[in-house]
Amino acid sequence: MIRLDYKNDKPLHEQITQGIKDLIICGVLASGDQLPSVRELSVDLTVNPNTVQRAYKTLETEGVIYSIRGKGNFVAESHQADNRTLDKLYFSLAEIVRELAFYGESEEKILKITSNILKERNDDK
Amino acid sequence: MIRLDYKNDKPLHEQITQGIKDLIICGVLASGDQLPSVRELSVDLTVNPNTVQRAYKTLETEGVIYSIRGKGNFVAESHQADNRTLDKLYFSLAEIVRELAFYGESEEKILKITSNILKERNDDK
Amino acid sequence: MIRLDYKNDKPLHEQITQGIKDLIICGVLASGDQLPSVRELSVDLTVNPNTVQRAYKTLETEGVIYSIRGKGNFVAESHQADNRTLDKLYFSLAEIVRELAFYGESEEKILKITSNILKERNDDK
Amino acid sequence: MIRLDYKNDKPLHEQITQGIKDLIICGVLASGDQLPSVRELSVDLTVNPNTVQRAYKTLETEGVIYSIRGKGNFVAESHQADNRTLDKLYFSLAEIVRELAFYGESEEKILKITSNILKERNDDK
DNA sequence: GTGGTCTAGACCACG
DNA sequence: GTGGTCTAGACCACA
Repeated sequence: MIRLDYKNDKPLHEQITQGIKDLIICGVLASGDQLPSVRELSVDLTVNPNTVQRAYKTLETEGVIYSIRGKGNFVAESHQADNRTLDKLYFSLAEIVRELAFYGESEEKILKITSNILKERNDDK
Repeated sequence: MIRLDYKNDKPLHEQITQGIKDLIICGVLASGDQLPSVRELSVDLTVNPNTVQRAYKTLETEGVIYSIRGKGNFVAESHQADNRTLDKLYFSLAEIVRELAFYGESEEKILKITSNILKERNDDK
Repeated sequence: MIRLDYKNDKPLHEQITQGIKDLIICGVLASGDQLPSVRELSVDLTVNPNTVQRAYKTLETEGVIYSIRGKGNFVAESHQADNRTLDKLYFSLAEIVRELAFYGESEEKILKITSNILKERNDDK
Repeated sequence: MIRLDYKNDKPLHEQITQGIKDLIICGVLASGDQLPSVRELSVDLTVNPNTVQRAYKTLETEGVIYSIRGKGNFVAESHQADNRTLDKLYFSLAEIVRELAFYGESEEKILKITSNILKERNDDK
């Protein structure tokens, strides 16, 4: 389900982190579901177990999943971001929006596309 | 004019690249204007000349500026992004917006903040 | 009586160990009382018997309970910690309190919360 | 300055994380100060660089330090904990206090020692 | 079987 | 020289 792009400059563990989040967003993984084991996923993605481990650890500290020793990793019930995480996200948003504006994209278009992104999410539900 | 945030995890050369773009957006730098020399700017920003050099090179390959040997660097006439660049930007936008939605941020809030980001840009002009 | 939190990063056997201690503190289990058998408790908690066994063994080596072959496990007369154990606990206490102070928590607040923790214990009695 | 206890069940990277925090608390490391480099410290502690790296990363995500690629790691200005971190600390506090109470330590004594720990901190200032 | 820690050593990006 | 990523492989604790 998760596609890794080795050409991408984004670190593999971040791609995995994002991939898991996407799966949760899409509803493929629901609250309480067990994630594939570290070793299993590492084989699937032909990646070192440490890399998957790190991605899982990040998700755990973010409160997205929780892990039980000897059992596995599971999707958490609620996903509440602390303020720091949200701040970072909004900062990134600002950067990208400014960049788009730089290339002449109109406010109208940007807002509409943003709105569409959110609507697609609702359609999935 | 360009503020560098050393604590930021973003590389300095990227911050400079973005800073130049911002100056162009704000109108401080117009088409045909000459940019400060690499040495000059490196002194201004108390940064290694290599770092400024790299930023200029990036801007040149992006078509934002052009350089004339022995003369200096100048702002290009138009800065139109090719479709690939725009696609990437919109893809990044989608990622971040979905992540925000994932953490429960409302469509209203996201759209309003996006709008504000664009408005701030206009205020600078 | 014992609530296990599977999401907790603490091993189940430690949670059980702590749970038994709590029951003794609350007075539910008094000196000389017989503990539920390993099998019984493992069924109650829907946990592997090995896990309960390990908890009991820990409690026995700590002197909190004693076991009689063929009879069962019983609460010991007194549970006095040796100095080492107390030292360790107070050391851990110091670590956490300093960390709280590091993050700007006031002495007032820390003391009040500590006091409350102890009061809750009394309420249980 | 940092002492690692290999016999301790606490992971090395946590001991390092705690050690750095202690140095900041004691005032050995002040805001803005540069930390020893990953490689340097790893040699000092005769530990793998990855282990130090991990400790530094943890401190960074906690907002205690910030790192600049190619420059080094530096102590952050303010150390504000997010709620999740504080919650964990207070939870740990409760566990230890209850354990102390279990071994018959009086509320008076516990509160007094807690108070002393905080007072020692002030004396250092 | 599961997650978690650690080492050794390589490679890249940054300044 | 700095931090950051990744691999390969080992070992331990837990259930």
